[in-house]
Amino acid sequence: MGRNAQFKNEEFIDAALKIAADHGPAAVTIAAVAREVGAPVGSVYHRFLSRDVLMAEVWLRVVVSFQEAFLAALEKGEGIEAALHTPRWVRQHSAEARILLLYRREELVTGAWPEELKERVLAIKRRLDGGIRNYAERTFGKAGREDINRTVFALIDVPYAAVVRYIRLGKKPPRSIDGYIMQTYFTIMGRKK
Amino acid sequence: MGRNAQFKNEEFIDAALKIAADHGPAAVTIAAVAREVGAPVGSVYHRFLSRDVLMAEVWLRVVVSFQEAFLAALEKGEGIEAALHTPRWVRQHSAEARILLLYRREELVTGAWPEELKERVLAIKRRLDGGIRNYAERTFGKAGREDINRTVFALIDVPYAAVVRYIRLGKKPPRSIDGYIMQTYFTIMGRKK
DNA sequence: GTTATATTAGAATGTATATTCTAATATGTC
DNA sequence: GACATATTAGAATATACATTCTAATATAAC
Repeated sequence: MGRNAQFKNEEFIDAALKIAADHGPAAVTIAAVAREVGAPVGSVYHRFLSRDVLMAEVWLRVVVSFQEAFLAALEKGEGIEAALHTPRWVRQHSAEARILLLYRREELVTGAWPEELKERVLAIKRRLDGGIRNYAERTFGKAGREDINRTVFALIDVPYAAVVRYIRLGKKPPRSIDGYIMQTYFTIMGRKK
Repeated sequence: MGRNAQFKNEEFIDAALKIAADHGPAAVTIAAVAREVGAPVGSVYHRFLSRDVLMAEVWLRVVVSFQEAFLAALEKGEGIEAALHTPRWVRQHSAEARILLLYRREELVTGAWPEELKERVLAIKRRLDGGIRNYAERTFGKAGREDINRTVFALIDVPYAAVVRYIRLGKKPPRSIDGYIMQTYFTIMGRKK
């Protein structure tokens, strides 16, 4: 009952994502989002409790998009594939990559994390932590603090480092960095498998 | 002639730096800086043309502080020392490190870079680029695009990646990362020297 | 066709801050 | 001591947004 919606929630998230990727999170004003969609300001608030909630949805979408394949590789025990997932995903998802790797959560969601979304964020974090810990155990046997640090470094930090410079320039990371990531992976994690 | 100053320009830069490191660049309002120093708002504008100019000074101070020893090591041909400078500097300069590694220039200086400071920024950038290129030439002979990429990766990107996770947590980077940085350096740059 | 209501529309409001302005206050120079 | 002016003081102004509000509109249910 009631009038049919003219826009979909997704459209607003898309618009916010696009604006954030193109001009930075500060450019994501409610008015700008509404303009991009062609909707009135009120329609944004009809769907999202606040700007923070909207931006949180943007963040969640991006993180999930990245983690999906990363964790899948990890769960199959394919560490190299997981490490190389970063440059590959970045090449395929420029806008999302800019958001995930160029900004911090607090730049998108400026206030406290919206209560309704806290659980989803926590679940995502737990899944990533678990995936990493499992992989470290499989690789090193036990998995003490230092084994986990080493795994995070090789699987996340180094691929990020290799890629972020190009994202800043708005360019696709060149193929050569895949080699650096692999070399570093073997150096840090050892050769086995 | 005229009344003696009650505050020094440096005090305002110090205050802005401290606030940015503790609470993020958005917390650096002119009122907050004035409060921190114990000066009136007008005194800030008496010294700095705008918030952007003040923040630019903060940025310049931090960058110079970091680059000094980094370039010195590089010019002496000590690549490992240069690579390890990042974790060492971070341990000694927590506040500066938070600003340099946690935020981007555009988060500090939100508008166009103040005209009067453009030249200083450019000079700094040139000096860093030159130092890197020189070192790549010394190490690889020629120094094509790819040699420079490789050098940047080993000397800057990887040390940054190793360190930034701890900065986010407000912790000092543990000693173990120095080992990762060195291992990666050798893997990427080769063993010689 | 009437009614209830989901949704569109966009104007009005409130707030936070950068910046500007006007007025006091010291201090070096004469 | 009087003057010129660098500096302090802080109130007033302007702007940019997030958020709220009031009013129209279309459609499903009856």
